[in-house]
Amino acid sequence: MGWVTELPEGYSYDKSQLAPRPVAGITVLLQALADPVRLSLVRDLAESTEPRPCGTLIHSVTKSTLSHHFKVLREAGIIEMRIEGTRKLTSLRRAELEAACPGLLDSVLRAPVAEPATS
Amino acid sequence: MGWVTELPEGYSYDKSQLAPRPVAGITVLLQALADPVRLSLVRDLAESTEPRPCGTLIHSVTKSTLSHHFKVLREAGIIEMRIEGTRKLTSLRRAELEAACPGLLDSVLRAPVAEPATS
DNA sequence: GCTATTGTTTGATGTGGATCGTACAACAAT
DNA sequence: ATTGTTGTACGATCCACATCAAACAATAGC
Repeated sequence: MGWVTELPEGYSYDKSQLAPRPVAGITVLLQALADPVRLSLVRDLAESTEPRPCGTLIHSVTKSTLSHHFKVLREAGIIEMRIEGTRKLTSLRRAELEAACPGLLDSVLRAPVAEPATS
Repeated sequence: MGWVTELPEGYSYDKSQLAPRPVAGITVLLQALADPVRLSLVRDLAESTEPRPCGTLIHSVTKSTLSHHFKVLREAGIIEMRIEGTRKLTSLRRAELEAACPGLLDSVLRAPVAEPATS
């Protein structure tokens, strides 16, 4: 085979990550959105109607960190992913979010990006 | 005097805490609301039209912890306090919040309280 | 087969924050 | 003044999490 036969004892992909989770409760939702990197990801996803591969979304953090943030957003039910070849296309779950917490995503997206000077 | 004359070298109240801060940026706002204790405080404040003294709001944490949470909410511009005798009356800054981030508070308050089963 | 690409997992590290106990501040009332 | 009440500041502890590097997974293409 092309890849390692001997697994390092408990190392494997979590295949259940592709099944979209139900949208989490309000606390988990807010926690997921309260990180600047994740909020930036959500903003970028909201701007384009088509799903986008993970790598095209941000460049300020390592890809492993990025993967971590995607996992948090997935488990909160905010995004979902679809495999396409070696890529995974990410998209916002706008309808489900709106059903679970009406107005939240819109108000967050409408808010100005930069902090209004902490002076 | 009734209290200690010798201050422990750099111990004093932060009197600027009473001047209401401008409402913070979206990230700070979300971080402030993303804690279950603080969210509970905000919900309680939203239910009563009159400002309420701190001690009447929650009993699941120590008063020092409670004071910490109030500080976070104050610095985010979410609440303001007014002295009344030995008490401090706390109130939500609904109008300022609505101006800074329209719809956010409403959507958060409308969301169901309990998490929908993390099964 | 090999190599490249894309994302995930693990482990390690550092930092922020939630919590508490204790001491203090500020005021009220006796 | 002393005592009681209400909230704040400080110090310590503990835990969650954001970050990274390195190894791996899974597919595509040569």
